[in-house]
Amino acid sequence: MANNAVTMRDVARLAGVSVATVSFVINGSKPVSEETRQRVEAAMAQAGYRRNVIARALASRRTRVIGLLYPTGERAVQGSAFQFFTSAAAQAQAQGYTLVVSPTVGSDAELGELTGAGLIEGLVVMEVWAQDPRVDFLRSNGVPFALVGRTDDVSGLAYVDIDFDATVADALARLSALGHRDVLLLDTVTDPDDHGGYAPPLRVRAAFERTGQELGMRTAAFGAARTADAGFAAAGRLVAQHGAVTAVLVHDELLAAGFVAGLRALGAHVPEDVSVGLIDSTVEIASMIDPRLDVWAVPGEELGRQGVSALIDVLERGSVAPSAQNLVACRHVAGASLAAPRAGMLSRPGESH
Amino acid sequence: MANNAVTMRDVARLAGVSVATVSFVINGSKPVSEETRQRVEAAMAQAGYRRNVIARALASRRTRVIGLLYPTGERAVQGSAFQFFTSAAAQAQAQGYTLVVSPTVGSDAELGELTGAGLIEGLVVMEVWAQDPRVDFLRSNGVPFALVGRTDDVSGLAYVDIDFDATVADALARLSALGHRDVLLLDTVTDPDDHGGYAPPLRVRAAFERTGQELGMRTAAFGAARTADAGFAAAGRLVAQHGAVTAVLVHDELLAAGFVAGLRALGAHVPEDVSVGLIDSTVEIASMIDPRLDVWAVPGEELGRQGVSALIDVLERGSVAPSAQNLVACRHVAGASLAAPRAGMLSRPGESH
DNA sequence: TTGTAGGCGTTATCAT
DNA sequence: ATGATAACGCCTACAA
Repeated sequence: MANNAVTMRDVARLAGVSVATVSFVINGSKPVSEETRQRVEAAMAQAGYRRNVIARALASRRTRVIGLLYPTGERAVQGSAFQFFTSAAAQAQAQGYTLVVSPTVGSDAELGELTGAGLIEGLVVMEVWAQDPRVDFLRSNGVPFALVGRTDDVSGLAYVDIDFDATVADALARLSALGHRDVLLLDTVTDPDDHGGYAPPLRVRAAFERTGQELGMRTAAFGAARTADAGFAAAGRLVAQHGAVTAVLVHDELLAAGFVAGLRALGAHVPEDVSVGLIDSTVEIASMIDPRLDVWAVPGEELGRQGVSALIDVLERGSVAPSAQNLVACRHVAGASLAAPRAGMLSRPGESH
Repeated sequence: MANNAVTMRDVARLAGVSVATVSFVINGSKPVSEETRQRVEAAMAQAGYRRNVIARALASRRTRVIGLLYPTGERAVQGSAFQFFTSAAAQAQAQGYTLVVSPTVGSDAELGELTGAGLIEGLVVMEVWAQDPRVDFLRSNGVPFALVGRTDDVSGLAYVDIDFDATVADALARLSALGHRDVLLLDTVTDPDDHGGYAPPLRVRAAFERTGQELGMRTAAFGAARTADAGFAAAGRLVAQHGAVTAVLVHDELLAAGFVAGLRALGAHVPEDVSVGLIDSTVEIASMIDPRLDVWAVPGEELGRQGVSALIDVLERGSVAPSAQNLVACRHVAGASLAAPRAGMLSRPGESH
């Protein structure tokens, strides 16, 4: 099976037909009489024929290969990356495509290299920035693509993204229902005015502030580095500067872990003294934190699947379908980190318990 | 740049030479006079020529595409998966190859499908079992491959794997140096007699027992499900059944997180009452646990890089190089979870502190 | 050193 | 309904 290539010619000869006919039955591209079809299929089976995708690609000018473009090192833990890759590859396979992965910094030169080689028909782009140069490049070079995530200007683009608005709204609604009025967002936004950066933190923060207001909550947000240590330190700042806060939403797994540890070190209990929720992560990660955090889990499989199929839509219809813009909310998975507030406990950490 | 294919013919015409000459300068396959080379290169640059990898593959019978084969859902968190994929893809790219990913259950039919299509020249196989049917299939079908991990019988195989012996030896040596004599391994081995299963837990356990003996330690091991809850429960069992144990090595991140939480719930402190080490995981994951665990970190990048280059070696030399069998030890990264033992504390959890 | 020409295995057009 | 037969874009003996 390594290099003993059985070709269409062999099959044709064996079935006593022409290669064209064999091609017709394989692709269903032309009607073939039932009888010859059977002969051809028998011959294929007998000879162990496998169609050569390279030759097919060359002749048909369709490689049926798509690329998954992701920048390296954007996120630290990436608990959902594995399932994302898996579902994307599986979806591609299910639709007759092959998925190649390319980690890249995304320079124009690199992208040109990748798309110019003729292997890849289109790209699924991950880790999208609010203003993303890769999108500009692909667009102006006529390379088909779909985003997992989205830029600020999404007109005419195919994408799937997390529905941050719905996710944050659900989180805040739950907190509100529990009686929380003072909530804080701990995220990784370093410069709130950099509107061109990595989009998710920006969208979450915006949604947090807007929805918080709508629900009549007092909101505050602060950004920190994406490390457990920073989360630990944030707990101290919380107690010092936001003593009235009774619930905290964290938009990063390392921050969340460190934050909970920091609270513990301060003698504050979760969820009795402070409720803590983890946004945009995974159930497994949430289960690693003590107490197990309530989490709004990334719909990783869904994103992978939909990103790929959106791209294939573009490829096969030649244009972006109106339905090619989808948002999927994170799904809440209960943990043990949310409870009704006991106002003021934080300001007297020594006395609680 | 999308479909305006500039071909070698165009370049040849522009440079006033034949297509063969153009091919020669591109591939260096034949000597070309300095002068014509310059003309050709100028023409290529001017025309914006990019060689078509599909046509090249068809004509040369070398696609320069390799596959990364991994079964779905084997491991829960896979903190190292991302960097692994990244380094594998980067290495492939650096050597002029493209990496396609295929999640698969690994049935013979699926593998035949994958390797028979003519796209993929060889495979890097991950998540290898001690006795792995995929290896048998690939071997008997003459498909070039390299393992990340290894089977029991590795004769004639190209592989990179974690050096579990060295890793465990280092861990136990450190514990021994701290004064620990009673150590326990908490892992995911469910059936110690199933020697054909997922290899790493089996190898670690074997190394643990052997090296422990050599160091004159009393060792015990028990397996649990790969969840934080199981880890939590394990802490209870530890106290009940292994009161003399002063140090625990955990070979799973979820188990480790739950285990530490379980200890805390029992009033046992890490590392004062019990030292805890995490084997075969990542620094980021270790940093999520409170206290931050000492970890023996998977050399994920190294494995990805070496796995790919081992495969490419096989592809380009036509045989497995003698140097194609490599073991890489996990590297210890200090945390705050290892200390000298205070024997017996565990048996009086209520009294400690 | 350079050119000619026959594939590589399919697809797809144009006849029949 | 089937069959010849050019492409597809590049590689590579074989010639010159």
